[in-house]
Amino acid sequence: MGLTIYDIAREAGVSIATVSRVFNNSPRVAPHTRKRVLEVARRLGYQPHVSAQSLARRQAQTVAAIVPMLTNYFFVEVLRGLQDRLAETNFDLLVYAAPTLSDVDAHLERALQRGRSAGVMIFSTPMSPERVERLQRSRQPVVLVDSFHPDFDSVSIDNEQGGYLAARHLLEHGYRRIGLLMAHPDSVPARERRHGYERALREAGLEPDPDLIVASTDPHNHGYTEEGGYEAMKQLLERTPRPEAVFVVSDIMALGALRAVEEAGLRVPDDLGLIGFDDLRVSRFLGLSTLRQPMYEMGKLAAEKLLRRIAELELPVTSTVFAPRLICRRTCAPGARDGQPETAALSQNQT
Amino acid sequence: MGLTIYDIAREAGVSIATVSRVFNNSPRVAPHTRKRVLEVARRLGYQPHVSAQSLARRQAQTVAAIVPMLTNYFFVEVLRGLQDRLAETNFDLLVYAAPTLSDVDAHLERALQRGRSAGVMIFSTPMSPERVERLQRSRQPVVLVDSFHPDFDSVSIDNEQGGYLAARHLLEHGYRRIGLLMAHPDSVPARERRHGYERALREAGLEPDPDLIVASTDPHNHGYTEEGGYEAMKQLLERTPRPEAVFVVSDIMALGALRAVEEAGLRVPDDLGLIGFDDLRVSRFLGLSTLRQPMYEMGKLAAEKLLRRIAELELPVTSTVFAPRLICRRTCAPGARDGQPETAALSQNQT
DNA sequence: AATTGTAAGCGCTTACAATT
DNA sequence: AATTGTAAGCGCTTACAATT
Repeated sequence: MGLTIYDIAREAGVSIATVSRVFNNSPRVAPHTRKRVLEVARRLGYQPHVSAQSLARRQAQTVAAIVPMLTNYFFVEVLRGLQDRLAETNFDLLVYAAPTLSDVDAHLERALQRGRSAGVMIFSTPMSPERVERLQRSRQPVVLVDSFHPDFDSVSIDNEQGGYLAARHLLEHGYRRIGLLMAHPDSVPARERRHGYERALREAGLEPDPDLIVASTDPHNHGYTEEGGYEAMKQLLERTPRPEAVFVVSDIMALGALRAVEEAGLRVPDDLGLIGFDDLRVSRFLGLSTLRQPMYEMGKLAAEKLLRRIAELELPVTSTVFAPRLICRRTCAPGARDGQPETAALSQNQT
Repeated sequence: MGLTIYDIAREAGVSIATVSRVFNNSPRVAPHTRKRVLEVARRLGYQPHVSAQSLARRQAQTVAAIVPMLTNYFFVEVLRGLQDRLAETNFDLLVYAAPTLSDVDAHLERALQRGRSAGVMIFSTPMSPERVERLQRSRQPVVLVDSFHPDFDSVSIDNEQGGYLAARHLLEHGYRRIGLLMAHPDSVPARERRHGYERALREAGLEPDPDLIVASTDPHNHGYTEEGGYEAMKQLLERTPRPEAVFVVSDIMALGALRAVEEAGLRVPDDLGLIGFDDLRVSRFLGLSTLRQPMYEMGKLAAEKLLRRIAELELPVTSTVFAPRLICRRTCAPGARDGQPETAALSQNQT
């Protein structure tokens, strides 16, 4: 209760400046003084008051993460990465979990309030000119994750390359007529993935067929939903001739797509090859081939970059691009099985 | 930069006390004064400084949530509930995401530091005497979620009743020889669920058979893992005669259990009925029958209770128990199918 | 040179006094 | 009575001065 630096100073027979120096690991304290102060502090159970420190240091002892909860798995993995890096510091983590992208701005306003945090990390959020302006006006350290803008540090994934790897993987398995399930056409990552897909097809001498590209029309989460994938796949399966394989731009959509395939009485991968993007936890369980984003590492690096910029605001801007990794399971190898035990799932006998 | 209450006061021709009153919605300000101050503040882009407010008000403008990330889904749902309630207040959320239960104490120390937060919520953490003592010494508002102690407000789920409902559901489908897959025997929720299971059996005139109860031996997460469920189910399937149905105390374990059933060449629910506990997102997809915890509501109520106690520390302690809800899918109705479209999954033809 | 102390300042809130 | 202002205080950090 209310134990302050004055109580410790009095009890230890020193000034409050000395107590402060001890707790800030200043070298300008004699060893025996330091020892005495720490002893008294421990005996009385003293802890520095964080709000007072924040005010006096002109720096909050927190950093903020604004994370749209677009997919649970992404969210949790990223958080793990952040947490692990921050645990090594004195910064604690303010989390602004935005249910959808349109909630981001309200949370941003709070996160940017003066004295709230020493810096902010913004995840998977398109950088509109208004947001950029707001961030710059705040004069705060900012790191973007899963998005890009030349004026801010960023950590992202090579979506174009991911789309390329996905399509090429299907091509290598002998599929030729390869469809694409898009999220909302405005989604920047989805568009980049599409470009990679098109590049791979052209490289293989195939012209992308607009008839085999269907976008999710679910208004939620930019179309990244199970329902969106389900509806889009139903449409795609009506094309004649049917596609032999499909690249779905996100695993959550692929779950819905799988259901549509089931209902059409088709078997994966024998009748239709499939590959997703994200590597959700459930993807492993279902044996869904996909491209994994190193989410944990992205979170960790985001924290690292932010800490660096907090320490030194005038650092040059850097952007880091991670390569997605192909995870080959059994939804894209007709007649084959990769044999990984984690790919087993509940047997079904529906048609 | 560094616009303070003094700048606004000067510009508006009032004292800093008046500016402060305006921003604190004090009724003791004349309407025209309020208007002028707000105008000036908006024009200059003034925001109150949160750290300074925290110090002067003797109350941090944050609340802390200590959440072991035992299962992603639980974690994310709870967070949604917290966030939704807190968005209506001026408190922001500090998240301490503990990868395992043993990380909780380190995070607790930080969350309880003076001036850090106005109160803490602790999730799914057994209340050892040491933790209780530490919390009481902090003199901070505390709410427990998914655990219980008579000295603190709490929000939890009726695990005994859940276990009872699970077993009774299996009994009603005609299963008699019903096994139980336990987590680590020390896990309080798992023990309560077991008691419910035993009560249901006895009520049906059956004596629980210790031979049909197998615990997960995975040292991680108190046994609540896919691997733990897999190993335990393998053992259980070796019993003769084999159980006709199994209640698994958590869905994450049920995933592993399903794999073991698959590998044994058995079909669910025809050869073996199964019911879990939690209702993870993947459970819906796999058609796993289970008991759902109202996680979102628990998060929301936890925030509510904490806010109330922050406002009034000497309130009487309350504990709220939520009833789990039976979610009947297709893993426990032999020969039957519940026909919900969301139960579809990837077809498999392994044995 | 090494160590310690004094005092101002961080940006608010609010009790109390003063004014209308 | 309604409105406003003065000044102390929240608990630290740190420049600068003082001491050994």
